[in-house]
Amino acid sequence: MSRVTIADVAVAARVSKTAVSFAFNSPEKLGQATLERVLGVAHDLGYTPHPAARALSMRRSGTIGLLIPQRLSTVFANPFLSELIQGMGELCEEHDLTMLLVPPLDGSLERAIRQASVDGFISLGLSPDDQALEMLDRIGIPTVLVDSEASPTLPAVNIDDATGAEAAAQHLLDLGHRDLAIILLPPTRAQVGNTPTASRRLAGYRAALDRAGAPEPHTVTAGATMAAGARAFEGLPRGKHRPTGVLAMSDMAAIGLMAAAQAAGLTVPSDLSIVGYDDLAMSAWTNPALTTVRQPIVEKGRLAARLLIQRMKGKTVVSPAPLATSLVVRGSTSHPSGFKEVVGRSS
Amino acid sequence: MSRVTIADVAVAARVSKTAVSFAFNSPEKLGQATLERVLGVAHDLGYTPHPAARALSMRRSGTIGLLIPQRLSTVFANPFLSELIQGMGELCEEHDLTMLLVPPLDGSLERAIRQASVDGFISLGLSPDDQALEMLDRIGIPTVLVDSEASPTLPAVNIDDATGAEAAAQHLLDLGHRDLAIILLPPTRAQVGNTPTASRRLAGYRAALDRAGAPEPHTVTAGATMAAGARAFEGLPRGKHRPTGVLAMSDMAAIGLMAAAQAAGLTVPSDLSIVGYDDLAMSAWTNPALTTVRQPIVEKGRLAARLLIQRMKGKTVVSPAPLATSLVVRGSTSHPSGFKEVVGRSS
DNA sequence: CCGCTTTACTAAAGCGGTTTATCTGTTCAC
DNA sequence: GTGAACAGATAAACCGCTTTAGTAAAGCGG
Repeated sequence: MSRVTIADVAVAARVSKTAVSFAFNSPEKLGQATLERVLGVAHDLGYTPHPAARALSMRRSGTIGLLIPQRLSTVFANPFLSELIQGMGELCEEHDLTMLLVPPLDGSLERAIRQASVDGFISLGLSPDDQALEMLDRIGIPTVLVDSEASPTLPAVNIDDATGAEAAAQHLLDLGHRDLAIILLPPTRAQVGNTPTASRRLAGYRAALDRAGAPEPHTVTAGATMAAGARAFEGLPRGKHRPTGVLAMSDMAAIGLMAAAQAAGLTVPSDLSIVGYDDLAMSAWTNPALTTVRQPIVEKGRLAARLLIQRMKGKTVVSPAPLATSLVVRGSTSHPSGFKEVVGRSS
Repeated sequence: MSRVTIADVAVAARVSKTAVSFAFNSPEKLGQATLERVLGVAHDLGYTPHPAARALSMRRSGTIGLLIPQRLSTVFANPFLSELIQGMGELCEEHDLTMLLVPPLDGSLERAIRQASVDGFISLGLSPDDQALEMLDRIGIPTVLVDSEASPTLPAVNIDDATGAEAAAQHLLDLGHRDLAIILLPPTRAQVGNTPTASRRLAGYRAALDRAGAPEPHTVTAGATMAAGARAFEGLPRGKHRPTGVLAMSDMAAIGLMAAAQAAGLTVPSDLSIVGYDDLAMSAWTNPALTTVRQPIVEKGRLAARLLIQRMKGKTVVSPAPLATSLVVRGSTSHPSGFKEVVGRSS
């Protein structure tokens, strides 16, 4: 007893396969009586069109792929992805699309791309030199990049990473911090360098530090999870060389680091000020609440999906302007301990 | 210039389509020289097998579907799903599977199920009377239920909802609370009643309350988001009828409610004690940290995926025993204000 | 040098739909 | 009464791949 096919229905309803197909897809092409009979028989038999067969013949699967350069089990530890999906989800609903999560297959994104039966891709945080990018436009499937770099052929949705980072660094400098540490994002895929996002944020931090003539910051690399953030704390210099302020490239690392610092007996923010990046929903709920750079994540997802859908309709789209970022000051930053406010102390 | 097909490669390499197919799928069936030539040509032409065609012919898509009874844009607001996906993701990676998110299409899960080209489904929080369930085993696609009720044909992965809920209620009672409110989970789909999960948790709460002879609790319904939790706070009785303790069926609602309470000038836990349910990662980070019922979400996802994969391999699987839940006491609960500890006050 | 197995490769039949081109009858204008 | 138009239905081609059954040539023991 295998699957009920269109042929079974056709036989049972004493019509051609064509008629059955019409009954579902263009009912107006059938006579009233036939239509009802076919639909009835189909229902009785429990017929349901085979999705892959449909996709093959219609050249459309009704699915968009979310290309994720990391393992599913780790990337979802960061609510960033959830919020992005919320935005994309709104557009998917509007257009009756489902979403396929496409992480690397055996470490290879290219392989994963091949396997995925989708009408378009939204790709996350891919470096411009990633092999996967080349594959994407070689097979000519509509694609929109997010947190990447616009290529000549592929539009990209980005935020103004540098400006936000600069504001974050400036904030700590304004508070009187001099000895800073930067928590870098790791490359998302082994063989490539820093993600474009990480590079741009770093440039922003550095711009502010250089302008202020601040000493060279310490750097530690940590993935966007609380555990990684906690490990990053261990990697900071101890004793008198301990930085008084930390600039993290992700809220999750910032929160994890904050926890580790507190567990080590430090008080945040007086002993250690921390600034995150993203402004996840949860960042307003930590103790103390996290000072961070806000980016409109949900909106970013919406925008990317909107662009992709346009592309899938054949329209050509161009990369929109980077979305604005802004510093949100909360409780995790303050003057360093022992700091004396000096009016007009500049220069 | 349309897509490069297997036929194009065959012609260019002066072999049959079969040979090309073999080159990719059973290289050992080809001679050394031919194999290399075919692979070379395929690469030069940028050939990549059409996934839908492959799926049709092989009767396997390499994808499992996650059936979600809510809109994508709302369900991802709850980190519960993220954690579940982390668990499922581990198994997906192991078995080279991708994951399709399948929310209702135009409000209809059945339609969504039809469209989805997957090898199996994991379905979330479906009521036993949901039409979608019937559709699932009519089309005979391997399925595992999560947070549902085992049907004769479909195995289900559940947690011990009632025991956890009972412990939560008992905890508040032990602290001396009498006037309680329960934040119910809403039905996930319009036409059906409470989710099995909600019913079982409610039963647990009631068991403890009844045993203690506590007065009838207030009830408010709130989705599993912080915003809904905040709204739920507004729905609580004010003044002298205000409950001193709240039992929420989800951490997210609990956290939102806590925020609203604090914003209204109450102190948690002394003015209002709150117990959540789930023990999300973030629940340890709120201020105060949330007392809640822990369930092993990631493990639940892993287990569900493992069972599904077994089913897809043809093995028959039975519903495992419900996973254990346990109360995690943190800072959001305490004696009600004005409570005097009385030794041996029972009876 | 003959039959028999192996090796290397292919033709063709699916997989389960959609769609184009065509084929019947009717109806209708003239 | 006839040709055109049209509604209702269908045969067959097609989508792009896998796989079964089979062929031709080469290898091989006797």
